[in-house]
Amino acid sequence: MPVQLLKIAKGQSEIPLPSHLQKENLQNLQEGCDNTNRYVQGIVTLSYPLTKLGDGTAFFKLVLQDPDNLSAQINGINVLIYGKMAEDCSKIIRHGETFIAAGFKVIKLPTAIENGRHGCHLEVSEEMGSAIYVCETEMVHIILPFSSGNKAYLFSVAPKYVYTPLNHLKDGTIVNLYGVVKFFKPPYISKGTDYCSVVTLVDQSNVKLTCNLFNGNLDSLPKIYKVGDIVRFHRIKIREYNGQMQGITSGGFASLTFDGTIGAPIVPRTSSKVYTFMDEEQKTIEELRIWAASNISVSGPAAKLSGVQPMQFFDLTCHLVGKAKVDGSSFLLKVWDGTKCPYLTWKVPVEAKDLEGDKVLLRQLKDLVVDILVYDNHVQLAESLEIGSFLRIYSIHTKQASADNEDVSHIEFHLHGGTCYGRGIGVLPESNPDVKELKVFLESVGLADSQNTESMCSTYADSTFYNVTDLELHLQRCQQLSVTVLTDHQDMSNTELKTVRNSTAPQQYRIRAKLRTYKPQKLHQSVKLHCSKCNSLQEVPNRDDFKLVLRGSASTTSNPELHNTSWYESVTWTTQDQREITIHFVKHDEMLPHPEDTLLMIEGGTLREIWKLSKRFKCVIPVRSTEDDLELLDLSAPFLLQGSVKYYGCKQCSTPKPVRYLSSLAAEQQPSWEPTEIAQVLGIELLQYVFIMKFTLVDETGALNAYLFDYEKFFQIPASEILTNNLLQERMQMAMDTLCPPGRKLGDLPWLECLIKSYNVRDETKNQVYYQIFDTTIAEDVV
DNA sequence: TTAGGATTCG
Repeated sequence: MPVQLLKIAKGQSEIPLPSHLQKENLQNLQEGCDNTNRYVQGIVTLSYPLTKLGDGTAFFKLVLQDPDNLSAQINGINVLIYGKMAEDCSKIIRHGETFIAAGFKVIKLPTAIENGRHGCHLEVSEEMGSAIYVCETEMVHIILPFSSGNKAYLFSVAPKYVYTPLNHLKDGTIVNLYGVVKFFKPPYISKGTDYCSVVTLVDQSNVKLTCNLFNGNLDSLPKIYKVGDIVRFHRIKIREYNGQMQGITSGGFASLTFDGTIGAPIVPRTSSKVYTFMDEEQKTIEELRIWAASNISVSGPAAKLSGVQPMQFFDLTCHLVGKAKVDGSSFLLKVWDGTKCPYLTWKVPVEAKDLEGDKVLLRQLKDLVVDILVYDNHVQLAESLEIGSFLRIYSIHTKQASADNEDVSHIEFHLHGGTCYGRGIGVLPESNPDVKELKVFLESVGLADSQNTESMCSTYADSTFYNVTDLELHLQRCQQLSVTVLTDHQDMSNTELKTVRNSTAPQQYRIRAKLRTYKPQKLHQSVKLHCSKCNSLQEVPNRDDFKLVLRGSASTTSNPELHNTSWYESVTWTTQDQREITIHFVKHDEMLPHPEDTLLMIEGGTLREIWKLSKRFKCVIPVRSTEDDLELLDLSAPFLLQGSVKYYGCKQCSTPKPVRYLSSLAAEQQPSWEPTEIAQVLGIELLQYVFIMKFTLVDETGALNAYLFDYEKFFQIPASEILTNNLLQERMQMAMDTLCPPGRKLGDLPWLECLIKSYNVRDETKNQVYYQIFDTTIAEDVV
């Protein structure tokens, strides 16, 4: 038997192998040697799902780590297993187990060593006479890198942890548990001797548990960065408080925190050097992620400085550029997030000698950094922050005010005292995805940041190319809209409106006119759905129409025979109100892609559930079961949701096909899940969102009505997104207010440059000429 | 011990 499972008893050190086999060190492997009677041994630290190669051969890949060479630079080697061996191995291999391969082939990799991986990989198959031995261990302890930088892996037998669901907690017990973070206060200095963090968890039982966590060491508290993170607590004490269960740290408390995003790497955040982590736990996290995706709202009050409004509370991810002592009860943080706040921001006066941070940088970013005044209990923590670090400041309050000597009001940023609503400051590591994104942004505006203050000082002090004006201009270009009006035909000369009206159609003109008025005044009424096949226009269905269709299909139960096919994976559960929901996740290469790339089909969901899923996943298609396939719902409902956009099909021109036709797209190398492509394979004639408006244009010679028929080009706002996006609605309103400022006299209205074309519309009795705006876009510095 | 979620003095 080519794959053998060996059990190692406690204390047994030798692995019983055939005596002719000689051990080869993982570090000494070389291409071209005869390895028929040699074996390598290592610990499985990673394995990939079993797949099939193009010719149908089964293929299984894992990463082996050498436990004996703890300080080795080269750590992992890939082992590629083919054929039946691949199938057998995939069934029994678990992370942390000892893996032995005899009779392997060494292949040198074409590229240099990366990620600390080995310069070779191993190939193993029955055909080449290989043998595999797998030694089962019950539990793995992983020891994280020590301060010396060496990695150590220690294996021993340990008791299995039991995790208690949140609805089974009992007063006076000490338990282990998993949960999704529903609310948290980042660690702050308590009134006692410790740091404190308050964390509210929830799990699939829908029961909440608020935990009060204390530790004198900041690092020992969970590293939670946002709602939706997943935590694992060990040895937390449960008590009853005010009739509810409450968690509190007890001796030996330990925690792991994971990103709650489906598909994100499962890398625990912890300060503890030793922790246990098994495959089953990976599964627990994946399940919690999927559950949380439709049950937890993570849309926090995050904002960029460019998007802040007066009188709001928001979370800011930012770079600490300077800090200063103000007085005993307040402290100043000067931060930047790469964008410019559109309001005049306040500057807190401080003594120059009290201001810490790179002076050159502070001067360069003078009009971009914002002053955040933190109070009371936050002062001590703020004082300890390192310049150059990345922060998330939770629940900053923006206040509009004006000083006595100022004509215009400014905006102030306060982090008030107390910890209500999770108010506080957290330091983010460089590995945090939001920090990575921020760094990319800072770099894009010419600020390669550095954690190292000294190198930052020298970089900026020596820099000559880079000054305030350059940066401001760059930011203006980045953040403001451009200034053009015509997108084509700039060589045409202007025609007066009187001449346009007196000419025969069809023709094209360039005009210079003022917008006296427009319809509809309620801008959302300008959005319609257009079928380019039958040229019909219709109103956008409302949510009640959708609800009705969903309710109609709720009576259809999911057909289990249609679950878990070759191209999708299905999950079913029952909701608290006894509804059954089934989600079919479309796979790619046998795996579930990241949620932002995942198309899913849902049976039995409510409007709210579908809406939540569409925020998280690339595409959501509501379906119902028939006897032999999944099918789309009635076309009064959207057949596809992407983000906040609902896509509809034309009832007249569509011939819906069964959902299995989607599998052709799923099989593509990189499915793009474009609505047009999805519509095409499903036999749907896609309706397009379009703005339809009537502009009354005037110049010195006369007036005319011109229609705007615009998908996206004129406002630079997709018509498809306007109905669900308040910011875009505001932007459109601002644009219209600039084109046609309310309450302004005709003489004070701005000029518009437009291209219009005339066309004839005939009915039985008369011929009428209409005008349509084309190849024109809004001047972008208007918003 | 501390906090026990539930904004805003400055």
